[in-house]
Amino acid sequence: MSARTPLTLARFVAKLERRAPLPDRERAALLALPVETRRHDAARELIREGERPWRCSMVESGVISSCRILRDGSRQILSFHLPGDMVDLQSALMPVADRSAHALSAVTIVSVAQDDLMALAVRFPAILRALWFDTLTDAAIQREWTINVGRRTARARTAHLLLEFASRMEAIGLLVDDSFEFPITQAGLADALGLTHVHTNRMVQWLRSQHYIRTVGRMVTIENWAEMRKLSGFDRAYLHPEGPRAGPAA
Amino acid sequence: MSARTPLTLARFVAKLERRAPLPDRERAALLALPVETRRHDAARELIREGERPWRCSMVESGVISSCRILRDGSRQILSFHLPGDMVDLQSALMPVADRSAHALSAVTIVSVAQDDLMALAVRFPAILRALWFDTLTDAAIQREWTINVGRRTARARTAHLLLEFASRMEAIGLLVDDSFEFPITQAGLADALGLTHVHTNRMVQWLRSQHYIRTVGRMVTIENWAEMRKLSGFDRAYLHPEGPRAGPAA
DNA sequence: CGAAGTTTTGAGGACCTTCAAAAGTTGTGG
DNA sequence: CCACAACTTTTGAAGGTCCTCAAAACTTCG
Repeated sequence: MSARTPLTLARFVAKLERRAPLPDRERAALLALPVETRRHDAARELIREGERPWRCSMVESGVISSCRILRDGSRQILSFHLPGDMVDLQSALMPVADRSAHALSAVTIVSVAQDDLMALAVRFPAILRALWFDTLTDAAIQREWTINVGRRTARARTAHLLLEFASRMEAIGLLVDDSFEFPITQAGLADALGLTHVHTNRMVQWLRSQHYIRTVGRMVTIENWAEMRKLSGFDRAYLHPEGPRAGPAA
Repeated sequence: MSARTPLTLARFVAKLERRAPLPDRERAALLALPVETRRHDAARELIREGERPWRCSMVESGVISSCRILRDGSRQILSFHLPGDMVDLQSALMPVADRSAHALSAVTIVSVAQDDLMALAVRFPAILRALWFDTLTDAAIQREWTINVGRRTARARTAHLLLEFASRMEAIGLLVDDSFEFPITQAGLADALGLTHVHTNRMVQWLRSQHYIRTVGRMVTIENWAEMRKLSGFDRAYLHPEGPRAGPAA
C-alpha cells in the first residue's frame, strides 16, 4: 500500500478475513468507514487509564503495548498490538479504559468513531460476529499470558513470549528469515513477563548461549524453533489462525 | 425459583440485564430457548481440553473452574464460573475447547445448543451485543488475573482473589454477612494464584492472623475489607457492574 | 473406625529480586 | 565527526520470597 493511498481498516479486515471471509457487502461497509489517520513517535502514551475514548484504533504500522501501573509503581504489560490489531475494540462497549496504551515504536494509527463501528455492527450481524470473534481471540491470548506468568519458569516464560510474538508477526508477513523486529527494551519485556529487568536480561543471555535465539539491535532471530517450543510448551493453536466455526451468521 | 419450575437461562439473562435491560422481545427469545438441565457431583470434569463442545453451559448453582494442565503436570486455574455465568460462551465461535472445566462443588447446569444461541444472536443484534459484552467482562477479569500473578506478592495476590470472589458472590446475592462459600481446597486456590499449596496455606494463615479473614470449613468471611483492599489493590471497577455504554444497539 | 483427603509444620535450597555500578549503545548538538 | 548525555544492557553480590520434600495433625466420609 503506497503512502499516498488513503488509509482504511484494510489490515484489520484482512485479519478478520484470515479467519473467515466476510460477505462483499460487509467488507465494503467496513472499508468505507470514515477514518482518521495519525502518526505518533515511540513512547507516546495513546490511551490513559480512566479515559473515556470515543474512537477505536487500529494499528496500521508499528507496535503498541497496553499496560496497568500498580500503586507501588510496578507495571504489568497486558498485551501487544501488532499491525492489523485493534487496540481498544473493548471501548466500543465499555466506557472507561481500564489500562493505558503506549507506542513502542513509531506508529501509524487508523481510528474510527465507536458509534460508526457499532452502527455497522448492528446493521450487519456478520460484522458484530467478526468483532466478537476478535475479542475471543484476544481473550485466548490473555489466558495464555496468565498461564505464562502463573506457571512457567522465567526461562520458559521468556521463550514463550518470543515465540508468540514471532508467530503473530509471521501471520502478518513481518517475519523474514525467522527474524522480526522486537521494538521493546528488556525492561519492557520484563514488565510483560512479570520479572525484573535484571533477571530478564539473564534469561535472554541464556537463550542466546543455547543458540535458541540471536539478537542484533532490536531484531530477534529464532534460531531453534524446536528447542524453543520444547522449552516453553508453546503451541500456536491459541492464536486461532484457523478462524471461527461455521455458523448461522457465516 | 422452586425446584419444580423448568429451568431456563434466567440467571444468565439477569446477569446480562444487571448491565443494561434487554428489550422484552429479546429477553423472551432467550428465555424460550430449548435447554437441557444436568446435575453433576463435585470434581466432575465437564469439558476436556481439545473437545469440540456443541452446547453452551450456564451455571445454575454451584461453582465451576476452568484450567489448563501443562506438560509438567502443573495446573493453572484460569477462571471461576459462578451462578449465572456462562462456562463456555467462547465455544459458540471457537470449535475446540482450549481448557478444561471442572465442577468445584455439586452443580446444576443449564445448557443450550450453540446453533440455537447463535441463530438468536444473528436475529437480534442486541443479544449478540450482550453476549459480546459478557465476553469483554470476562476478558477484563482475565487481565486482572494476569496482573495478579504477574506483579503482586503472594499475600496481595491471595487477598485479591478472595475479594474478587466475594464481590462476585455479592453481585448475585450469595454474600451474607460478609461470608460466602468458597468451594475450593487450598491446593486449588494455589493453582489459581500461581503458588504452591504450601505457600498458599501460609498466606491464608497470615490473613487470618491479621484478622483480615476468618474461615470455618468452606465458608470464608471477610473481616476487614479496608485492609484487604489496601493490601491487594483491589478495585471492583474491572468487574464492570455498571453495564455497557449506551449505543446504537441499546 | 479406618481410609482418603486436606491443612499444617519444618527444614533446606533454588529461583528470582534488590541494590549498585560498570560497560555498551543511541541520539543530539556543537 | 566528535563529545556528551541519556538510555539500555550487563555484571556482581547478597538476600528474601517462594519452592521442594517430607511428614504430622486434622477433617471428612463411608
